[in-house]
Amino acid sequence: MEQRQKSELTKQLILNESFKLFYENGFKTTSVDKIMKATKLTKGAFYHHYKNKKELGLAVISLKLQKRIYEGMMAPLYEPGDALVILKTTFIDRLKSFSVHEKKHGCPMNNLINEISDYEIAYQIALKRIIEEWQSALIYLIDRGKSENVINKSISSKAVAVYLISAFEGIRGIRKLYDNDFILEEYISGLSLYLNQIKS
Amino acid sequence: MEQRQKSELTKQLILNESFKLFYENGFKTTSVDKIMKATKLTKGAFYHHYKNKKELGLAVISLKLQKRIYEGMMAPLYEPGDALVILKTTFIDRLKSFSVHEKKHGCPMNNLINEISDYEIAYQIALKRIIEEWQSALIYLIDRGKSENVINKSISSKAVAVYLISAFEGIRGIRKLYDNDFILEEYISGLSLYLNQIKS
DNA sequence: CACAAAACATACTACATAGTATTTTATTAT
DNA sequence: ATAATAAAATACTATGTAGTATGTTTTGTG
Repeated sequence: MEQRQKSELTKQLILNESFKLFYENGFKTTSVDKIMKATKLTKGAFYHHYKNKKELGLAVISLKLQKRIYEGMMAPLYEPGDALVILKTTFIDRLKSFSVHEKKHGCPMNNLINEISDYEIAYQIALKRIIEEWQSALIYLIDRGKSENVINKSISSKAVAVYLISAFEGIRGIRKLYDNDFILEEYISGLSLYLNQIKS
Repeated sequence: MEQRQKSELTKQLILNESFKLFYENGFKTTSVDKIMKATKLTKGAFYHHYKNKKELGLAVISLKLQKRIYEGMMAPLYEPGDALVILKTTFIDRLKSFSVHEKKHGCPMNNLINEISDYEIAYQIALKRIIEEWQSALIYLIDRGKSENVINKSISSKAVAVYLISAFEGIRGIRKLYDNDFILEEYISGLSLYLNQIKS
C-alpha cells in the first residue's frame, strides 16, 4: 500500500479504537496498551504516529467527538422549516435514536467534560470549542425563529441555547444510572413544556 | 483515646480525604496510596477499616455525597414559603454560593455519574438513590405549589423535577470548561424563563 | 499485670502504566 | 538494485497500582 495512505489509515484506526475505548471505559483508565491491542498493532506504531497519549486525546476530541456532535445535534439545526419544530425534533429524535449501548454509556463529550476537563487546560479548550459551536448553531436557529415570528422575540436566544444544552447533557448522564427509558420520557415531557413556552 | 471513637475518627478522616481527592482528581486516578498519604496514615490502616477501594467508593457516595446534595439542594425545598420562590432561589442561590474551586471541579455527584456509573452496578445504584431522593424532594415542593395555586396544575411535577435536575447537573459540567461565570448567568436566565412559565 | 484484640505500620507481590531505545520490515527515490 | 526513509515490532525502564502478609504498637479486659 502507498505510504501516505497507509499512515493515514493507521492513524484513523487508532483514533477509532481510542474513541470507542474512551467512551466505554473512560479516558484515564484506557491505556495505550489496551488501545493498541484493539488495533492489533503495537506500541511502536502508536508512538510513531502520536507524540503521547495527550495528543491522541486531543485528536479524538477535535476529530471524532466534534464530528459526532455536529452530525447529531448541529447539522439538523441548519435545515429549513419551522424553527420550533426543528428544535423539538432535533433534541427528541436524537435521544430516541440512541442505541442501548449509547444510553448505557452516556454522551462521550459529557463524559470527557466531567472526567478530564478540570485536569488539563488543553482538553478544556478543545471541548469548549465544541460546546460553543453547538451554542452558535442553536442561537442561529432561535434567532431565525424569532425573525419568522415562530419564537417569542423577548426571550434571550443564548439563555435558551445554554439551558437546552445543559439539560440534554445532564439527562445523558443521569440516564446512565438506569436500565430503562422512563427518565428519558420525563425529560422529553419537561423539554416539550419548555419549548411550548418560548413560542411567539 | 477510646478505641471505638478512634476507629470512627480514622474512618471519617479517610472518608473526608477520599471525597476531596475523588472530587479534585477523579475516582479511578485517586489511588489508595494517595489517599493514605493525605491522611498521614498508612495502607495498613486503610485495609483495616475498609475491605477494598470499592467499599470506600460506596461509602463516600452514600455518606459524603448524599449529605452534600441533601443540605445544598434538598433541605431548602422543605422550608415553608412560596413554592416557586423556593424553587428559584434554591437553584440560583446554590449556584451562586459555589467557590471558585467548586466551579472548577463541577458537581462531585455528576462527576462520578459520568466517570464510574457505567462500570459498576453498585455505584449506579448508590448514585441513583441520591438522584431519586432529590427528585422526590422536588416533586413534593412542586405538588405543594400546585395545591397552593402557585404552580400550574396541568404540568407534570416529575417532568419538571427531572428537567430541573438535568439542567443543573449539565451546567455544573459545562462550567468546568470556562474560567468565568458568564455561562452560569445564561443558565440562570434560561432557568428563570422556565420557572416563570410553570406559574399558575 | 498478663494477654487478647484492635489499630496501625512495614515490607512485600504481581501486575499495569506511559514512554523510550533499538531493531526489523516495508515503501520510495535514485 | 541499493540506499534512504517511513512504518511497525520487540524489548526494555521506571513508576504506580490494588491488595496481602506479617509485623509492632496501642487499647481493653480478666
